[in-house]
Amino acid sequence: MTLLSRKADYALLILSYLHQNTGGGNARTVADKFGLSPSFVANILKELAHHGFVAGHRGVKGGYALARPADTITLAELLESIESGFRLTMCNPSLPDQHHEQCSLAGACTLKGPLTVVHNRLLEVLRAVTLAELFDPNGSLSQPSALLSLSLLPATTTTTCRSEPATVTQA
Amino acid sequence: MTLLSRKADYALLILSYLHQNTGGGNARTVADKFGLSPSFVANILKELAHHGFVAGHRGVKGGYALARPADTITLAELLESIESGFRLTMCNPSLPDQHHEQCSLAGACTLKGPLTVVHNRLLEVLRAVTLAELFDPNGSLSQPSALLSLSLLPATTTTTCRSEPATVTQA
DNA sequence: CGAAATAGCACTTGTCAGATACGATTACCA
DNA sequence: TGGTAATCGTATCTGACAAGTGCTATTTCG
Repeated sequence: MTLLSRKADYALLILSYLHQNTGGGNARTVADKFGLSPSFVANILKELAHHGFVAGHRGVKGGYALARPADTITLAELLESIESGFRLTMCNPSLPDQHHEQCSLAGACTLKGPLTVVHNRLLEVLRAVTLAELFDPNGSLSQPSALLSLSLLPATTTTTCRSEPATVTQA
Repeated sequence: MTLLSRKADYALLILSYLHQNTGGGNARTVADKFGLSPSFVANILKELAHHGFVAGHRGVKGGYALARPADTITLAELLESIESGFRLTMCNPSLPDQHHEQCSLAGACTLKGPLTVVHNRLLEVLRAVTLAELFDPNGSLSQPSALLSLSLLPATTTTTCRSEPATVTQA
């Protein structure tokens, strides 16, 4: 289970680029920078523009730039836009009827309330993180030591996200 | 974006049934109860048994029962088993190489650290919820009002990660 | 021995993310 | 005023994986 789709992942990457290069950039520049397909990057930028996160300017010297300061955009907001809403379970709204009916179990599903609470807790975490924090190499999110020491009790998989230069073919 | 797959969703439902009926039950009984396909329920139970959450007993009077008390199982543990691990982004381990290479960006991806912090925060939330709490109709998770009012603060570095037994009981 | 249940595979189906392509539109510049 | 380069909008294809089904082996009880 992956929380961020690759699209959202790349969206973050692209936004961080636009954040650092205040002059902005066009799709091809960004694609080149990250070694991605220009069409793919263009698509993500289009979607970001459609949701008002970046502003696109057409024409020869056109390109994209952040439409809002990064510290006014929360991770929750971005995900709710890029992904189609953040749901915990399927049995919320707008579902094909048969599933809804199965889940509601004649209205006796005792899980909905508690799961909604959990959902809101997760949302809080995402709401508490702005893109500015995420992009700031000296921000509170970049000194995980204190937080990690708190959270690494039974220590599951992830821990570190392989920040090494990646043993891939590269050279 | 849906956090719980339908399988995980039904797994919770089935576990809650086994939690309430301490005598346990067989796949067909559970399927009948929830109006699901017996094969489907059997499959989920098999997987739950494989991960040690329920114990299966074969034979004519066989069936399934919880193998561990519900208050020793956290939502995080269940999800990590049922779903294939809980990741925030794709750029962790075990990826097709080309994606990995793209993500590593010659090792200059500044997002990894901060995203790992966010990931751990989310994990904290899931770790703080036990199945017993989730299944208890009178538990703290069934009175969302107080919790919501608590958690709606900007909460940047406060966090402190609710590692407490969710005793945030509305005072 | 036979019925009933789990255990373990193998398989089909359906959906959606991932990714691409192309025409329309807009803006700059000569 | 026409050409070029860029975004915009949409339509489409594809592959991976979740969702769901079925069958056979094994175990247990009567």
